[in-house]
Amino acid sequence: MNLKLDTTSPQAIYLQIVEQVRLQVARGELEAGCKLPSVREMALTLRINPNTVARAYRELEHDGVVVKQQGRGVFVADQTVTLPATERRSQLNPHLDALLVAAWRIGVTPDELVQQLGDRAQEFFAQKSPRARKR
Amino acid sequence: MNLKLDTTSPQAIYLQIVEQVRLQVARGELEAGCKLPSVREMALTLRINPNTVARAYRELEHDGVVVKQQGRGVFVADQTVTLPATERRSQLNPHLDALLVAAWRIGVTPDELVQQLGDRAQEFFAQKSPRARKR
Amino acid sequence: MNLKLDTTSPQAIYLQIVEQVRLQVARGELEAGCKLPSVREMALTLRINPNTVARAYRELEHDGVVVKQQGRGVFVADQTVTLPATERRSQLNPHLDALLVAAWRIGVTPDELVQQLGDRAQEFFAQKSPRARKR
Amino acid sequence: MNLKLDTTSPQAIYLQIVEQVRLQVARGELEAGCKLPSVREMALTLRINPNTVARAYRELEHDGVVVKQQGRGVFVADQTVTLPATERRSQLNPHLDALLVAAWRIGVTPDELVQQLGDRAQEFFAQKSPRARKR
DNA sequence: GTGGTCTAGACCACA
DNA sequence: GTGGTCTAGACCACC
Repeated sequence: MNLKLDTTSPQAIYLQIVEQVRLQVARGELEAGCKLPSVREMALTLRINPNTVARAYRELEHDGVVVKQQGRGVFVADQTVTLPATERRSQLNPHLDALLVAAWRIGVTPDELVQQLGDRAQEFFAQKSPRARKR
Repeated sequence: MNLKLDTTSPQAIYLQIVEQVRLQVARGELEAGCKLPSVREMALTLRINPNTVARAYRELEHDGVVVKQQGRGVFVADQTVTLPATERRSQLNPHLDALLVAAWRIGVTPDELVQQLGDRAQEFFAQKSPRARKR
Repeated sequence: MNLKLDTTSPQAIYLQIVEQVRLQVARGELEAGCKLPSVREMALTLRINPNTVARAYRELEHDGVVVKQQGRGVFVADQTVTLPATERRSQLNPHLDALLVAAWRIGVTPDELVQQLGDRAQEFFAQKSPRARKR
Repeated sequence: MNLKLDTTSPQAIYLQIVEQVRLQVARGELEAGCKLPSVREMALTLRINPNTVARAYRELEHDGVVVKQQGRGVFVADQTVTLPATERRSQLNPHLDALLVAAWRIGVTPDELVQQLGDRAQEFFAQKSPRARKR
């Protein structure tokens, strides 16, 4: 799995797990059907409280990123979301605004920002598995 | 001032204030030197506790967004930040990654995302005051 | 921890805490990673309101002196600061001036002052932990 | 008089006045017997509230830096303070400690600090009036 | 158990 | 009038 936690971060540990799992799923490093470590196992390897892992998995399941199967374990779900285009756009706008403000505060122009996003997107999908491109 | 609070949001009220003031300063709707409502005044209009407003103002001052003057009030600070380009870029990367993941999850491709960011940036600086463009 | 508060002082209680913790960290009496009393615990022992302690800890975290970990407690942060020499000097000048004036007012000559600072510095780092000298 | 106020500073305006007057007296720029501007006059030139000036003068008088003479004005007092040496030393210690902590935090060693204080003291008494050296 | 937020209301210092 | 501090006590999220 290869998760990196920063216990000093203001971000809650369970959220760090959620985010990193999401990222790995997004990049195709974790494919649909893939089994994740059990709560106890991950808690041991990360040296954190099992409750914290359970909380992360709960969140991920609620978001449809993983599926729990009683007695078998936790698996990466099939990622098939299709929202109407307009809704997709409007969902992202708050994030875009936050980004624009953050950029503005440190003197990055919108043009530079768009440029950098393009670059980053390419790096981001410098894919492990070709699946990541298909979407 | 026109702030909108969502008391049902998981985000703390004082943070909602911080974010919205920051946004308005970034867009140039609030210019440097502009006086903000007093702690008590904003508390009354938003129907929240003065301490909560004070907390928001404290954070904003601390970030250099506003300046408090004893007995006079709270004012928008001169916004002048210039970091080296490399640092500017690296500071933004985490935000960009989060955005890419969020987009990917709801089925927005990187290309669409870049496109949408461009659009949003234009709207964003559909300037109230020409100052907002200068930076 | 051994903190001494003076409730008659014009200096705010939370600032007294901030200052004393900083001092103890500087002297190496509190080492990096060291756990501080919880908010409630310190509030009880100092017989002050927990909010006041929380405020002090917030400032200290914000200054990078301590790190808070949700549900675990407050810990002394790794202290690693390195500013360019010129900036270091200029940052200190206001303090030096204030000191010179204070000394002058009570009839201490600059020479005596320099002497006394040297003595005090030695006492100051009469190290508990050798770490305090390394910096 | 040549006072410079920073209304954005967290330091109260009246304290800025107090400090600068003290400094000028210490440096010998203002000699004993010298008349200071009246409350109204200073308030006008600095464009601040007369109450603020009055407050500063009250503080200065209380400290024995100036003397008010009803109907005549405010004058620089004769600066003759002589405390026993031990008390002089102990009065300064808190200031010295604060300085040492501040220095330590930004990576200045005690030796460098002593050095810098010596330099600063020389500059400081690069005297206007020879009187400043006599003490 | 830990810290985080919010409220209510008091008192003080500053302009 | 302004903001600053402190208290008391509630409720929540995290580990």
